[in-house]
Amino acid sequence: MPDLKKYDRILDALHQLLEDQTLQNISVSDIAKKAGIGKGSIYYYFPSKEAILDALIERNYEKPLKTAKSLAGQTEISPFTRMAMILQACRNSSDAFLSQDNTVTANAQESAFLHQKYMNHLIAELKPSLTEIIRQGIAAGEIHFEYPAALAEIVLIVLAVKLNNTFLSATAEDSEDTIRGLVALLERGTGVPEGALNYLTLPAADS
Amino acid sequence: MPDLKKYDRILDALHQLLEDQTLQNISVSDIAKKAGIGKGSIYYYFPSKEAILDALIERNYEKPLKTAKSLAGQTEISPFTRMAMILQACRNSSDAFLSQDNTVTANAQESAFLHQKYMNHLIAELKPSLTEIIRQGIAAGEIHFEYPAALAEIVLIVLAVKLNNTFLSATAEDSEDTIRGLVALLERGTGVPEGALNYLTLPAADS
DNA sequence: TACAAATTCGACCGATGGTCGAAATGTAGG
DNA sequence: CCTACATTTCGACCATCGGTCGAATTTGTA
Repeated sequence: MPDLKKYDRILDALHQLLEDQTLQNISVSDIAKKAGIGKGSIYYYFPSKEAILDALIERNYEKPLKTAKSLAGQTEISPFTRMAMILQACRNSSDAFLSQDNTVTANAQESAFLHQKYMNHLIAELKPSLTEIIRQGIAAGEIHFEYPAALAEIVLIVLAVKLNNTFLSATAEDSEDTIRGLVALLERGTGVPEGALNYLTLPAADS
Repeated sequence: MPDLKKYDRILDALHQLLEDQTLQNISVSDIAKKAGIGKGSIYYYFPSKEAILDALIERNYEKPLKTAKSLAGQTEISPFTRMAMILQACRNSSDAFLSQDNTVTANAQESAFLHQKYMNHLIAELKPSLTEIIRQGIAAGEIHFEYPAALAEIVLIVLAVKLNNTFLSATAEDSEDTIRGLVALLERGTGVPEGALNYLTLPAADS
């Protein structure tokens, strides 16, 4: 990794440190040391410590977000498949980013803040695409529901919250139960054929 | 207010300070000064600054939480009415606690953290009661759905997220649209008579 | 080579969360 | 009332942090 621009080295350093520490326990000097640069240089690229986190989040979402947006236009694929792809992308990226060990220590409290930002960004960016896809499903007569935007938001909110075990602490079974409930509610509430949303209940995805 | 125990004076001080400042901008010394005690004494009652916030949140939720829990046992009241009461209590208490001016300054970032904690606590504590109520509704044949716990959680998550304008930034109309969508989804997905959940769409409640 | 712009750096600053031990206060019993 | 002990109070103090700054170095360029 010799030629990476400093900017990205800083992001990498934070990402790495975040894997076993709370943001509050990571000092700017730590980041600088890990990135192999002076502390002052950090502030040449970022206005504040928080800005580094923001940039990291944005960088991590760049790819799934682009996928999602391009998906909205691919009308030849079935709406369900496209929804599945968006949600899996979201799930994968959040898994990769938030893979902290999270023993039941006190740090869970603070890392919640990180998750929250993550989630906020994700929902805001993904909602338009998902809404559009749902709208197309409605137009095609495959989904029966008159609030496409609301439906997109509900799905995203519940998924985003439940996909983070740190947001609400819950067992895996409990989380799955909620997702199953959401699927059942969706199927019955929107006239979608039973089983069409099953991909949501799958625990994980291959790459 | 001469006889308040120090513990509560500290909580009061933080609550007061929180009305026009970010948590990060409030120093422990500030809290001590506002409470009229020495800084060292703070750490006699609380192990850390964050612990003060936790205690404050818990104290603020004490009342609505008790209401909710006692409601679960009142089987003579209709499940819908009880659900309405729980959700209104939740809505009111969050309004009261989070009534910051929230000009679009940078503090929004940090106050999000507070909201998140609030929400986390609320959902975790309210879910059992709401689940029980829904379960009773199912037993009574008024609700048709086989995942009572999941349903409770979905409703609480969406409401908690959407009731905070700071969590996801959204216009009031947008929020209402989502709630309306949730209601429609609920009604269709659970066989509840149309209109039975209308109280959810009401913008505010009297006291 | 000369010179300016961009970049790097760590000493430095003010302020913070938290510690500590000495003082103050309470509370017994003799 | 005094002594002995535990509880409570306090602010000076400490380590550390996020962020600034200007001097030093590198890079671009003509």
